[in-house]
Amino acid sequence: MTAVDPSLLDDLQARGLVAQTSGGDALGEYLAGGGRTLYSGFDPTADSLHIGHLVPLLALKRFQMAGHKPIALVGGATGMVGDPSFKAQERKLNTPDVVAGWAERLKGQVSRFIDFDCGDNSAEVVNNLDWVGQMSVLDFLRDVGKHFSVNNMINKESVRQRIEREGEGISFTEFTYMLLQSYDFAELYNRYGCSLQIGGSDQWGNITGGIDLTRRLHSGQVYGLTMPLVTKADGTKFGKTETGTVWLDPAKTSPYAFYQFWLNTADADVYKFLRYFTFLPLAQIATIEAEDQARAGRPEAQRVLAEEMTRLVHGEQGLLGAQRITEALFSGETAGLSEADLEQLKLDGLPATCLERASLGGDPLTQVLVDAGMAASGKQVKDALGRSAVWLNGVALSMDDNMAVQACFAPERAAYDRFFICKLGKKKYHLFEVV
RNA sequence: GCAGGGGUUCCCGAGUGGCCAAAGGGAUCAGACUGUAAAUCUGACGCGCAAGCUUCGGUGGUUCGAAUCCACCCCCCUGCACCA
Repeated sequence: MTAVDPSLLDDLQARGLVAQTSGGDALGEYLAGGGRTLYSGFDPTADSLHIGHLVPLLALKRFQMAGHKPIALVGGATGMVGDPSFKAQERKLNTPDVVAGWAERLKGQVSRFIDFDCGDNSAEVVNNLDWVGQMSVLDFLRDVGKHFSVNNMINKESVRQRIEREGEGISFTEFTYMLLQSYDFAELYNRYGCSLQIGGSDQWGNITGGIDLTRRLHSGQVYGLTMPLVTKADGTKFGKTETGTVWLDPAKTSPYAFYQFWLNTADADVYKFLRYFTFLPLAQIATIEAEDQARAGRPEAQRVLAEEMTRLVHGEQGLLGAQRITEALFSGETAGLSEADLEQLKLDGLPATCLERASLGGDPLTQVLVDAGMAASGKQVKDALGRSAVWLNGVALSMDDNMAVQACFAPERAAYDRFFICKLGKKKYHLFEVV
């Protein structure tokens, strides 16, 4: 039996990772008393997890490192219904095969973060479709539904805005979501002796539902713990960039983009994020913060955060690649890159586009850059051109160059006859290869 | 089904016959400043290099001219009724 770390809850608390717990002090004692089994759910609402999922996912890992057994639940069933918690609008349903495909993807992703071979507290991955899938409506209504009071459900903060808000409503389907998730908890208690559910604070209502249901169905005492939703000091939504969501899948968000995302964390958030997302000891984070404050100029914290997170999600190779690109682009020494370096940039995830020399000139530069994904519209490129914010291999372009694509990409301007590093604004880089 | 209230450009939200590609705010993009920050200031922000083109739930009308008026339809919300 693995010894448990009794200070786990204190550490989570000190990191600011505890929003709510059930049962007051009882949870701390319960966790310190031995290896427990806990779970967190991940619904397949997309083909990849994103960084918002990292908090509960890494929490599973924290519990495992402290000697507890984590279960990652993939919501093949709940994903079919849609969680209404704090959502402003009814969500559109995805087809069963799509959800099933996504569930498989999530299974693979989730599995990389927890250890499946470490003895008693090895992790498990389960899919709630396994027990909800073949359940009959009548069984569900009689065995599960009977234990829920609609009066209570209506009063849940998580669905209140949907019920009260003018212009929106909530379908019975989504309203029932809580019952499904509650049943998951009861079922995992039954199957695995799972006695703790963790999740984001938006899950509190669903978790307490599960606690109640487990007691009613199995007379079991189980616990809940929620973690705060990640917020940013400036009030904007965490986890979004101009290109959209920051995914964990390297095919959707390259390790380079991922690294850059963390590197761009605001000062006001960075120490909090270090506590939330990394496994660095709190004392070390405090030291970093103190040193940053003592020194004028740029803090170190963002770099540490970006390194830790990229290594955690994309591994050492992913991190090295991201750093190679960053170093090359932001040192301003792109001219000194070797041909192999340029090839490597492409492999490391720098956005790249291949152009055919023969077909150059048909489109204005604005269109070429939009097609490459560097800007949302030609207007933006035009604006940038007018402000000398577009650079091609170190040469600033202007509106005059817009119709002269051939000349811009002339062979004599290319690196190694084919490469062009294009920079739009201060941070957006794109590699063009002309053949 | 009936009554009432709604559906405007990414979001919120003005606009009720021409001056409307459509106020204002937010978000976003770019520039200056900087630390690949923050704050601030500036510009852009339906699409198009441009000429120009396409929008205000849908369709069809009235009109020289419609986001704005009329008809029908679709969707949402609130209440009532129906059903039980």
